[in-house]
Amino acid sequence: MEPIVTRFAPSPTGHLHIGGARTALFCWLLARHTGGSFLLRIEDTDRQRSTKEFEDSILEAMAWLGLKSDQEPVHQSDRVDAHNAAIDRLLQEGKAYWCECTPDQVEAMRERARAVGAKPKYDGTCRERGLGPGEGRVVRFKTPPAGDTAFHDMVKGRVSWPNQELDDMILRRSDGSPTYNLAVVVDDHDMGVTHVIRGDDHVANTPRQILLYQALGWDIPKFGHVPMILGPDKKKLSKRHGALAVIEYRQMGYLPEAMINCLARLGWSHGDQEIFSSDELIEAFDPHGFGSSAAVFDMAKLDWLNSHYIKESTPKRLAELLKPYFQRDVQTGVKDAELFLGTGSRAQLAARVETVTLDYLERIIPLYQPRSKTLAEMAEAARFFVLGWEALEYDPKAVKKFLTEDTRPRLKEIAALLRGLKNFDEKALEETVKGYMEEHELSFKQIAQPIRVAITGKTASPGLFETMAVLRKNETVKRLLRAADLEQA
RNA sequence: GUCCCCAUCGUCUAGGGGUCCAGGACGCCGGCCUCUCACGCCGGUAACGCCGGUUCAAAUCCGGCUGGGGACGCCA
Repeated sequence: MEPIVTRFAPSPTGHLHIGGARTALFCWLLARHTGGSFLLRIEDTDRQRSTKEFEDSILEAMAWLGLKSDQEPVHQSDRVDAHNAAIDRLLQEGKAYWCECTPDQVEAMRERARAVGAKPKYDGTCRERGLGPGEGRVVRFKTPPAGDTAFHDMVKGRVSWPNQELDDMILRRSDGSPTYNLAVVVDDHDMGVTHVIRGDDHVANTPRQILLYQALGWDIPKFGHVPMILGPDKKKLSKRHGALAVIEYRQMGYLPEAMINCLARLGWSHGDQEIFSSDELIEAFDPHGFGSSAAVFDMAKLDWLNSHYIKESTPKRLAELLKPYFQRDVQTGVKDAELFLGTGSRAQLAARVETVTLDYLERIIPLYQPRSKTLAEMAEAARFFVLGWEALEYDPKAVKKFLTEDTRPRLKEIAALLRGLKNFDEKALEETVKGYMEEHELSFKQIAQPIRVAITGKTASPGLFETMAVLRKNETVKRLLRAADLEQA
């Protein structure tokens, strides 16, 4: 069997969104699974709306997801000569014709058809007139007037279309440029594409393209139309549904492997398996796993997958990915910044994060791997590790509740004890604090929260001793002492 | 309006005539663990859109209905 060739063909008129990313993933997986190749074609023939920025953005998003194409991307705009050659041949063979109807006239035809409850389409006025080239004329395809065009779809099974529904589509515009359906067929043929996987919104184009393949005498590729991805309201996913561009998910702190895993399970399944590594996907990927109904994109599931992969990842990698979030945090600001009692400020965080080493971040991360859904969330929760003791922010409610007249003196005593420790590790810390409790007949619960508020400024944090160990002795003691002297608001 | 496609828990889905009073996962609820928050573990909640057929037997096959989506460009 010939090797499979798939292709992803985005138009650079916007960022790569969820639906496009999933299509690309499926194409890539089919190629990888079968040992074939995965190609990329930039459909930039709409010069009004296509931009280099969007093209770069799409490429960047695909690189982030690890969907590399096996050859340099093809630009459709570079291929007009090939498109024109095909149109000319169709013209010569009498399979296409010149038409001088104006857009207004065609619109009137459509209106007339609509009025009698028929499909709005071009009525074939110029079809048999034998017109030649001329100013303002377009080239149209002679669609067979009767019969059906059917094909076997990899996800839908048999799909059949009445030719009557298809009007004589324009192949060449009046400005001489080739149109989409023609260009796609010529490009896919020339690129040797054997399997076309694309969104459901392209099904209606398929019979037209098949007719073109037949007219040109070319082999017809296999088609697979994957169902649309819907928003929570079950409507086509759109800007209204929040962040859609794949690169935005990266900014929000999602890991590419989580995104890939999530995308793969939208419209495709493999028994009961939910977690797939890239290699597992390649291994298991089989078009038989395609589902046929539209799917709603569920952020909650992405969160779950992401927290899973955060747990699986290494602190070293996470440290590098995390650092920018502190800096971004600095730029966008934290919503409650003013509510904190401390003198901590964005500027101070900015200054601190520059001095923080990757090594320090690497020690913080294990404490947050079990408790973070995204990197952004992780950075937010770990703020207090980065801010120095003198800039630490305190939650006023926590201070009021736990740093009381009773507890503050104890923090001082504990600070003194900890200062004497020579091994500032979890075990020693626990022994010391527990020893203090026994001596003063206190329960751990009575003293844990005051300590926590003192060293983190908050009521929720990772374990006390692991937190102190990461903070190290000097920083821990300073925080304890500062909290002990805090003025009540 | 015309044509095409789709229809199992709130969501993603398994299921391709009997093994399904429908399984898994996310979410949600409850419990356990526990220094807080999480993690983890245990348990629970919840679905075959409707109506007809075919069959000894239907979530699974057929038809209709309803509902949803998509396409009807000199955009891609």
